[in-house]
Formats: sequence, C-alpha cells, structure tokens
Amino acid sequence: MCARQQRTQDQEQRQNPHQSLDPAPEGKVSCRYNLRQSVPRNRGSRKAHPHCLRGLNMSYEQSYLYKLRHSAAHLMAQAVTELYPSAKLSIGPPIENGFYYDIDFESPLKEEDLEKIENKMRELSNLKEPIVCRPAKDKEEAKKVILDETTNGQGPENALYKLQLLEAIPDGDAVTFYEQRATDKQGKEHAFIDLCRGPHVENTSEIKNFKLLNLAGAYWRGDVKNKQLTRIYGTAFETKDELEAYLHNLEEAKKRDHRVLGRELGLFMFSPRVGTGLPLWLPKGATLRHVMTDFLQKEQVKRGYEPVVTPHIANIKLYEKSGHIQTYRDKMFPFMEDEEKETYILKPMNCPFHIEIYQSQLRSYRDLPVRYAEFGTVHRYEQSGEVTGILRARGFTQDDAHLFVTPEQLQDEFIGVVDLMQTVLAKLGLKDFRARVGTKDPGSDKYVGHDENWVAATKAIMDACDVMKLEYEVSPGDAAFYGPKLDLMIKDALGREWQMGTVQVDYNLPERFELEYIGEDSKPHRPIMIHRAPFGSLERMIALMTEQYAGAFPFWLAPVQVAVLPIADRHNESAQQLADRLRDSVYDTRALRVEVDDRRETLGKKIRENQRHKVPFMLVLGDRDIEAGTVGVRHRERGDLGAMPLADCLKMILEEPDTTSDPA
RNA sequence: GCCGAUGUAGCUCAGUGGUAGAGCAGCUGUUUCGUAAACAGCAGGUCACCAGUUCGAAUCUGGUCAUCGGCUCCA
Repeated sequence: MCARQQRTQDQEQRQNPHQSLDPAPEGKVSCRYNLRQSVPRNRGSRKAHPHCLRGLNMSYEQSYLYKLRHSAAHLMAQAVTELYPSAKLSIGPPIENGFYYDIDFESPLKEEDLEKIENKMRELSNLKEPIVCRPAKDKEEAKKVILDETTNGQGPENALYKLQLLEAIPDGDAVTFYEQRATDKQGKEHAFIDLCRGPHVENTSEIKNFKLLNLAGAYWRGDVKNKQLTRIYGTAFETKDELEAYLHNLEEAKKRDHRVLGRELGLFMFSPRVGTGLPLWLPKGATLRHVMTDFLQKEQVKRGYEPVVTPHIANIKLYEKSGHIQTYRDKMFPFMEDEEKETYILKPMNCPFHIEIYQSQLRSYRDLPVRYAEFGTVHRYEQSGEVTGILRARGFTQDDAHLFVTPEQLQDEFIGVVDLMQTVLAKLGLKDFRARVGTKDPGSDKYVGHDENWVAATKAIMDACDVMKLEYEVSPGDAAFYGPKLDLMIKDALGREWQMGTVQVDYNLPERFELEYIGEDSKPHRPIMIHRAPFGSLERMIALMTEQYAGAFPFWLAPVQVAVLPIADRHNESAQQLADRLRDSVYDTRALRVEVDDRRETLGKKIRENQRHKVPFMLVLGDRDIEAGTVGVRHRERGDLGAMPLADCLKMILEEPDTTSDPA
C-alpha cells in the first residue's frame, strides 16, 4: 500500500496533483516509504518552515532529477523576472513530477505567455550559467541580500514574499542563496539570485528537457485569506525521451478519465437541464451499482448489519441538533422554507436519521452493538470549481452505516469495520491506497465536543490500526467536525488523490442527541458511534474503478458479461436462446448478464464494438456452431479462443476470475 | 468561491469579418457475412446564452452559464 507520492510537504509546497501522473521512468520518481516514519502533516510546522520540503522519498529527494527540477524552477523564475521585472517571486519547489513557482504578477499571465517564458529559459540555459551557493552569515545579512540583489530595481515591495519566507526561518538556521550569472554575446549580464536551501545542479546548461504545462491560481501560503498568486507548473527530465514519454503518458491518462469512459461505456451522463453535479445513471451504470451494492449488502449481513431506509429531506431542526447546519449551512442546497410551516432541508448526511431510529426504543447493553446500514443518497452544494464528474458530485450515494457500541465494544467493532473495508478493497482489486488518520487541528474552532472525547476517539482509531498492523499517516485538521477518522486515500488517472472509504469514531453526536443504553448496572450509559463507509461514495468508487480498469471491469462487475454474436440473421433465434439459457442460470446459480448483438453488421464490426465496450466474453454463433453444438469463443484479453462445445465454454465463463489484468 | 483555459452536429475536431464543414455515430436501401470498421444514399447545427461593434459576426467587445486544469473546501 502507500502510493507513489510525497505527502508531508509544507502546504505551500503541496504537490500539484495534476503533475503526479506516474511517468514511471524506471521508477526514478517512485517514492515508497514507511508511513509511520513520515512526518505528520501539520499546518503549524508548515508555516514555521515554509522553505523546506520534507516527506518525499529520500531517493527522489536526493536524486539528480530532483535537483534538476528545482533548478528548472529557478531558471523559469529567472526568465520570468527578465520578461516581467515587476513580478514578485514567492516559492518554487520541485514536486513529484516536475516543479512550480508561485509568482505575483502585475497583470494576469496568459497561457500563450508560457511559450515566451520557455524560449527565454532556453536562451538562459544556452548561456551556461554556473549555479553557485552563497551562504548568508545570518538573517540580517540575508535580508540585505534580498533587498539589494533580488528586487530588479523595483523597490523593497518586490521582495515582499521572500522577506516573509526569511522571517519564518528559525534564528540560527543556515540561510543560503543560489546565484546564477552569465554574460551574453552582446555583453549583457544576466543574473538571478534566490533565497533557497538548494541543492541545485551545477550549471543551467544541464536544464534542457523541460516543458511548462499550465497556469493556476494558488493562494499565498495556501490560505484563502491571502492574495492569490499565479502558479506556473512545469516539468523537466534528464533526457528528451523521458520528457516525451511523460507527456505521452499524460495524454494516455486522459483516455481513461472516468468522464470519457463513462460516456463511451454508457454508465452515466449529465444534463444541463438537470443541473451541475447531478448524474443520471444509465442502464449499464445502474447495473454496475447494483452489483456493487449487492456485494456489500451481503458482506454486511454476514457481519450483523441491519438495513434501514430513510427519507431524502428532513426538518432542519434535526440538523441543527446534530451541528451540521452550523458547520455547513452554505454548503447545502437552499432550504425548503414556508412561512407557516417548518423548514426542511435536502439531507447532506444520513447520521441523524439513524440516530432517530436508535432512539426510537429503549436500548439494553444486550442489544449493542446496533449496526444500521443504508445506501443513502445525499446532496451537498459543492463549490462550482470543485465538481468533477462523479468523483465529486452534488448528488451521491454513501454506503453508510452507523454502529452504536459500548466503550468495551469499541475496539473490536472498529477492527471489524477495518476488516470489512479491507475485504471490500481486495474484492474490488484496489491495492494502491494509503491510510490517513485525520485528527483535530488545535488551531481551529470548527470542532464540537470535549477534548477528552477527542483524545479517546483518536486513541481508539490508532490502537485499532496498530492491532490491524495498518500503516497510517496522521493528518491534523482532517477530522470531521464531530470526531477523528481513518480515511483510505486513492489516486485517479491524473494522479489526483481522493478519499474513498472512511471510519469515524464519534463521542459527540451521542452526547448532542443524548443517546443511551441501559447497562448491566441497570443505569443509563452513553453509547459511542462509529460512522463508516467502505466505498465512501458509490459514485466516486465507480469513477476510480473505471479509471483503474480503463473501463475493463473484472468479470463479476462487468455490466455486460457476455455478448452473443450471431453471424447472420438466420442465427438470431439460436443466439437469443443461448442468451436466455445463460441468463436463466441453467448451468449455475450465477445468472449472467448477457446481450445479443443481432444488428445487421459484419462480425468484424460486432467484435470491434463489443471489444471497445470491454465485454469480457463474446460468443460467436454461425452455421458450423449450430450444426456441431459449439460456440466460437472470444475473450476480451485473450482474443479468439476458437470453437468449443457449449459446456466447455460455460465452464470457462464461470471460472473467470474476479480479478482482471489491466488491458490498458 | 478564486486564478487560467475552453464552448461549432450525438462524439472527435476543421473553419481569423462575407451563404456552416469532415470523420465516426444515426436513418434508409443493398449486402447475410467466421474473429477489431461492408457499400451507397439521406438527414442532422439559433456556432453555449444575452447584449454590443459592424452594411455584414461562429469569427471582434462585454456580460452570463457550463465544462476543463489548478487553488481553497470536502460532514
């Protein structure tokens, strides 16, 4: 587990997820390491050391490539300052698959300006500027260097961000500058000095294979309250081939984007007449959902969960009591208000409903744990810039459940949930994920409940992870407002990381709702709640799996498992009969999902299209087969397997494994 | 929400001020075919929407909306 990624870097130096597509140049940028040894993400420490980059895999951080990219960021900054002398530089770190630099421009940069900057970079690279480290005696001297030598004659205001970075460096720590300087043929001097801990390559002529990729806005120090700077993303490699391979991979990744495949495979759609972020599930996508929820449902029944079903709207008072309104008011769809009557809201969470059901009767300690599960559709008014296909939709389905447990049961129940999640992920074939324990950020006031509850809940999560030998990383500030949580994180085709499964230990909602059970001592006690969702969002999970499998879902999940292809019209009836037999599970308890492609097209075309729709098995039926009782079998990955007796073919289909190789 | 980009037929995309184009998909007809695209014809667009500039706007300007890449957020 644990993905190829850095993760504990300073917030200002967060990787660009867009850049983190695995270019896989011999695993050079691959960075696996023990999560437990990683430095926890901590906003406080990020701010204390904004100019250092930690948490990257040591081999990458120490590699030539890492230095090269860092130097490429400097070269870009030099080009920018020559072209736009009033631009104010802030930070420009290397990241997993490249580098960026955050710059405050006087007038907005256009995408076409990138080419200009690239050309200038080439010019400077050709000057073969030596890059040298210049240590400063102390911060005082460093300040002088910044003001005297890095402002392009624009005055102290130009060094605004660099001075703030300098201030954040602890007194006594080494302060260094890197300087690159050369004179061109016309005798003009080009010089660039940047506050930087390095290290760098020795000469700008080493920076040859680079490309500026895109522009983005990025808040100074990652804080919305600060000014938004312009971030220029780029990448650099040691060789031209590696650069081209990376850019090629980027293009390939776009083809497995779930939005592209979702349309091609007929899984889901969006309509402007319905609304942003509100998916419409087409028959094949709905089938996929059914297969997945059916699987989880059965797994949950085995583990003592009970199903419940709750409405899509509720009286707002329910959510005032839970605290959701106070925290998320402006991230909900507009309230349904009526002057005379009560106000209702579209539900953004299922928990208060399940709590109501728990409270509907007096509970004994003998009844606990109570485990209520529901595939609950919720609606959240996500920010317009955040909606991303079905990865982040405004209407989605949680595979939600709430466990009401005694303190003694907490650990076992939590472990049971983690076990379920691992079972689910193994079945879905998802391996490349990481675990994150989101804890309370002491500096924030968005949390409810007493500290002792938070401490107990956090300890319960970490203890359970230890028992399960699950490696995790602690991430302060990533807790839910009512409690800490364990999240499983996974990347999409473009390398962006998403939260999927989640488990939360919650002492606070039981308190707010005054939940009770009668203990052995015949006195009332307060249960603890576990919120959990192994998929997280069914929509997001389907998006991630679509990308992971490039649309070629494992056999058990494929919306269409078998396509029967009659060669000519006269074979259509036999084809239908064969399909019906497969659907009726004549041969097995497993009813197969079968389609007959009886269009008047050539066999080649039928094969091509079913192949493009990633149908696992195609059964070709012609005169010879009907005569001999055989079918021509074609497997999605293995190709034409020739004619075989029907019985053999069925045996093969039913033995098809639940996993699949990735044909993309 | 913020920064940047994009919006032409169902899909992928041409079209830089003078009567809207191609391929695929679709429809109709012919073909009845053995493992990744048969042949022919037809139809399909208020060029996202609303204003403006102009004799004339897909094309220039402004606004709105949606989508895409980031930032921030994600109960």
